[in-house]
Amino acid sequence: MPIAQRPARKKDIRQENEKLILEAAEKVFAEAGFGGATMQLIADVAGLPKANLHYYFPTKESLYRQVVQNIFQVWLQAADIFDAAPGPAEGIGAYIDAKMEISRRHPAGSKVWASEVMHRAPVIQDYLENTLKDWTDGRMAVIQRWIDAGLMDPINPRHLLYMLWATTQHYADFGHQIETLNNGKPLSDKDWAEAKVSVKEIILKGIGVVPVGKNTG
Amino acid sequence: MPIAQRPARKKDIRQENEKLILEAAEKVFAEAGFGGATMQLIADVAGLPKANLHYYFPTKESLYRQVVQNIFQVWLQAADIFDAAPGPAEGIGAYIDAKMEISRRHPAGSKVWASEVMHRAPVIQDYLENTLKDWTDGRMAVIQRWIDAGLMDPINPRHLLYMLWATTQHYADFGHQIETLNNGKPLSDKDWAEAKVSVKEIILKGIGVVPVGKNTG
DNA sequence: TTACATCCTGACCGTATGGTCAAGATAACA
DNA sequence: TGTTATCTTGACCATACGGTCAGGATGTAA
Repeated sequence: MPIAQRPARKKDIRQENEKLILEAAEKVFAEAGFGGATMQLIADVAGLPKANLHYYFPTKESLYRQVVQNIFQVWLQAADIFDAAPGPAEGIGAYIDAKMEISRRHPAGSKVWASEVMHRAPVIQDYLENTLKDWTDGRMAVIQRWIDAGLMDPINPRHLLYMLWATTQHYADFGHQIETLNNGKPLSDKDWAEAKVSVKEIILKGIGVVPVGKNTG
Repeated sequence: MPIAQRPARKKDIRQENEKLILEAAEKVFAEAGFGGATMQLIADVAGLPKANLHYYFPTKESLYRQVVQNIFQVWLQAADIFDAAPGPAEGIGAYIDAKMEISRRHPAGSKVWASEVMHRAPVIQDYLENTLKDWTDGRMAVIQRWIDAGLMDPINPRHLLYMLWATTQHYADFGHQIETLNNGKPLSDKDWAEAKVSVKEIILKGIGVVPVGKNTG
């Protein structure tokens, strides 16, 4: 016998169903890729009939587009940390922490993004050319300022950014490989802490920055 | 009018067609993913009728499996450099160079590998569990020996390896993003050289190694 | 030249997929 | 309560895909 419920409001229904669908879609797109994912499987994961998906999202591509856009938003949020910092030790250290946390909490999103870019960004090319380009240029300028102020080594800011992205996202995108090499077990809290520390230590030392709290001598 | 040719030998025919198909498949799988790739498109790229593909490779999955295995071989070759080196400056430096070169010359292969791992390695899980696990353990031991000998900082060897993989493969897997941020142009010889130097400088300094030819003071 | 093995390929098949639709159920609102 | 807007869904459709096959073409070896 079904549990008695008071009727949901239409607004709530829409909001909740869209959320259900988007979460299911992110998971399925991440595990199967755009081509391998099926609307039927997404529907099953969301617990809704397939026709209902098409009521909220007219096409598979429109659903996919929404998933990728949401990921991009999360991704950009981690960027704020960069600007609020007085120097590279805090800024880059906190950025690494934030991106590692995203890799841990939203691995599916990271995989969808990676897959999209690997396939030559068919649906978010404009994001790359505008939003991401602007963000990158801005951050490169910040890093260059730090270099000019003598706060870090004169490395190439662009390739430092690539290294930050690559290293942090690797823990999401290649999570299965990492898990396999960890004897098939997911990384523990301790493993994640160790990963964060390792990445920060190597990169910060590599660019001539002494972690916050230590002395430059 | 077709050019007159002397008839090819059967052995050569098989060898050449398999090569044609495998090259086309690597390209198509990289750009569309396993699910998005079609035998018809692979056939078109290879310049052969679709039925001919099924003559040499009975199923799409068997073709895909062969592609992934070939990539894994190339990937493992770069490993030899590690062992031949007397210390981290030469070993890790040369390994970065080799992997960056692979990213430049075989970007499609790297993408197929990344895609396979992201999808939980449905066809090469045994490679991860055995070949890759053994290789990783062996290399971690080498790094630990270098640490014990005081040739580099006592960092976590596992996470150093992940950083090496992530950073170098990023230039292949996210090549489209990098190209977009490079104003839509592919990286030049100079750009690649700059990338290599940047990666080596930051990582080697980050682990307390002075590049070959410089003095430790 | 003959017999055989290998290679080639257009035509075909069953299935799975993205998407549609019409009819009904449910909430909103007058 | 009656009317309208929104939501739900089983059944259906056209297409595209992986894969098959029969029969012909081509190289091999005696």
